[in-house]
Amino acid sequence: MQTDNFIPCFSIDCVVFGFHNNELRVLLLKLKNLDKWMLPGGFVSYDKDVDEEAIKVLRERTGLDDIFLRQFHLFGKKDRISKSHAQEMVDKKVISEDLKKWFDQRFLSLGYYALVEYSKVKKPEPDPVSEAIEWCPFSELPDLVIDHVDIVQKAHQRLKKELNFQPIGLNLLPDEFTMSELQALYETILNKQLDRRNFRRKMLAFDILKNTGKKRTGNAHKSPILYSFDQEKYQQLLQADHLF
Amino acid sequence: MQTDNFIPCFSIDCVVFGFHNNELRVLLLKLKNLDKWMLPGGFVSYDKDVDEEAIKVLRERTGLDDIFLRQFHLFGKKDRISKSHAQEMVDKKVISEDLKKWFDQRFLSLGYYALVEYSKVKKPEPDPVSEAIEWCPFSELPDLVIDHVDIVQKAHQRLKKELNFQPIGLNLLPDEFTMSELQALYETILNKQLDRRNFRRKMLAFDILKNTGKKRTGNAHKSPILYSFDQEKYQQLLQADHLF
DNA sequence: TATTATTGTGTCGTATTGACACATTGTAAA
DNA sequence: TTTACAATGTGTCAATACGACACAATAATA
Repeated sequence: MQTDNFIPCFSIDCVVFGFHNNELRVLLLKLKNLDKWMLPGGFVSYDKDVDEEAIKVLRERTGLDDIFLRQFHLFGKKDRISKSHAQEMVDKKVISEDLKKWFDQRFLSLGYYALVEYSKVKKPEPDPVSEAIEWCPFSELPDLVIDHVDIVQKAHQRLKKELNFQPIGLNLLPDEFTMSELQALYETILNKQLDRRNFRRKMLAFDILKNTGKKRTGNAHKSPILYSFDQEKYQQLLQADHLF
Repeated sequence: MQTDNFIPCFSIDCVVFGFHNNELRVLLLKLKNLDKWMLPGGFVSYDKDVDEEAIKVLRERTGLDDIFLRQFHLFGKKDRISKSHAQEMVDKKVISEDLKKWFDQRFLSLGYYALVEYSKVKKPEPDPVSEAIEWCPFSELPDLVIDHVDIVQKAHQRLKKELNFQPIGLNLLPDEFTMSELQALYETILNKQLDRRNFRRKMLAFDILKNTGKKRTGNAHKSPILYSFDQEKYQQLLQADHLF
């Protein structure tokens, strides 16, 4: 890693949300030789936009390019990284000795959250630092380094909040999905049961769903309608500030 | 300025909103020897939290301590500062020669916005860099350095958005105010006319206003009731995420 | 063919919201 | 002293949105 081209004391961490088996999941890296996990992240080159670098991290980790990605908070507490952290990374050979100085800095970390379609993410390649990359259930996160738990929690809070004003799902669901699947997504993110019939009414009122005319068969019981998002109207709704 | 204790490449900019004469205003610094203005801001010491430093900036500029202050965006475009900016500052003797190196860096700037009560801000002291500090009308901003216009605009956008979910006014209005004044504040921020009677109903429904029993006299026409905020209920409303 | 769980659809009462009208009041003009 | 005026306090009405709830349709399974 060529650290001298990076802006010092500054890092990016991405909370990548996916949805699978009615479960909200977060993309996490398992550190080598250590029973800890971390968020995919990186540093910012002097000659790159910060947002650009975040997109790059996502592309490298998910293979996806056109991703829903938002900054949500700068984590800037002075003691967010314990003094022993870099030393431990060196001791356990997670990073090489010559990188210790770089990792021993104080870091401000800009948190991004991303919404991606679980199935479209190519099985990501581990990198020199991590031995594995996995979708971990949001509800039972493993042990995370530094303040990454806080970052994930704050990302989730923000996502919950945004959910009220923005349609969400386009980036988390496959191209075609049932109303129940969409509802399950909302229920999972909000961690709250919603009334099936009222939910349907509300979603249809948004006028962002297209009935594909198809149905999902094979699932036993009545075959549900498959919907897709009307991209154009979806984007319009994202723009609009239909409030007050 | 002792720059070697600062985190490099990183700055803070604060958009301080005030409300006066039915007008939204922003606190701006006039640069010495240059017909440009800038946002009050600063740098972050290695041994301070970022948020702490933002609070410090506000305290120094407004004399206020317990301020409504929120991070809202990190401005991280690689070319946000023109290459000639630092040189110009030196040439015009805004900063001394030895600071040129510091100001010649690439900077990421974390934007904060603050809501303060216009009248409570002590007439702020200019500093070595600025020759004046003024409340400028948001609607007719002067020429600002770097991307500070963007920062102000984005802060305003965020404020507008937050206005829909959070009561605002406690920090922008004097302790006692009329319903019309509160409405004028909302109309100014939202840049939109609101129905007087519906606005009143909505505000009273929030149950955060206390009728002080007093009236404002002398203003010609019927004397309006003076309200104050019920701090406790106000804070409760700020916490609650009464959505979906 | 009957069962069953899931899905599509609708109703009903209530709360919220937008549009609008009228009576009240305090100062300034007559 | 009276009157005019303009802003304020209060209320109505219809349209809409929302929460709680019931029933019919359907497709695999038994």
